[in-house]
Amino acid sequence: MMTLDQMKDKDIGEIGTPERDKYEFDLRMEVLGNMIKSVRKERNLTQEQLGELIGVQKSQISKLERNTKNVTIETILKVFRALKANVRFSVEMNESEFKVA
Amino acid sequence: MMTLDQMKDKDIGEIGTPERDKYEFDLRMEVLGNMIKSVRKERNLTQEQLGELIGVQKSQISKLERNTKNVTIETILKVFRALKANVRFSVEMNESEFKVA
DNA sequence: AAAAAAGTTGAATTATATGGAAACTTTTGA
DNA sequence: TCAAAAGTTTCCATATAATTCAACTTTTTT
Repeated sequence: MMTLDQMKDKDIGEIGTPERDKYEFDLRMEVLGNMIKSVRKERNLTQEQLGELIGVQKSQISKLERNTKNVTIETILKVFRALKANVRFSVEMNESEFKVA
Repeated sequence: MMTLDQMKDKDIGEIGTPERDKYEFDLRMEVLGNMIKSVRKERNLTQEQLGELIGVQKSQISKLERNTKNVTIETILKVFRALKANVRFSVEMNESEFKVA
């Protein structure tokens, strides 16, 4: 028997290695992209309409959703604000947890 | 009597205006910067030491903490990973809440 | 099955985040 | 009070995120 974590360690690389870090990062970015898409759909907007709200072309929205790239906080907040959704992020170290708005 | 929100609307600008948006953004970035600083101190590290962990100069850490700039997700994750802290962000729209890892 | 709408992709451009080096300022502690 | 350590700032280079435009593909509608 093998746990999922063990499989990831073996197949992708141990935590801390560049390969594994990239994997974890890409994963989160992918989730983030999907998130934009989900909320947009929830709001019944096309990429073009969302683009208009923010002031960018539909192609830009497409790229954010399919996240070909790393993204800045500003962009994330801009998009979700247009979608009337709240982004909250928090940092937790062991016991304590610091909330960031 | 005036609520804090009313004061902000009046003094900084209504929500949605560029001025107010900038204010709200700067605020969150400031909190984020303070967050880095807090966790770093918690770990008893100097900016230089944290820099070494990541592979950047202390000046770079200073910039992140004082948030002279917008930041990419990657940078944020990189820093907090070095600090062995977990960043979690989630998106909430009205009722439902979507978790991003 | 065509036409229209929605979404994707690639190439190119612009804006800006990342980063280093060095000088400078502030804090710490001997 | 002075020296060392820590933190900040400025100037600069480089990398890359943000963005557009136009052509293309996929999905939806009629």
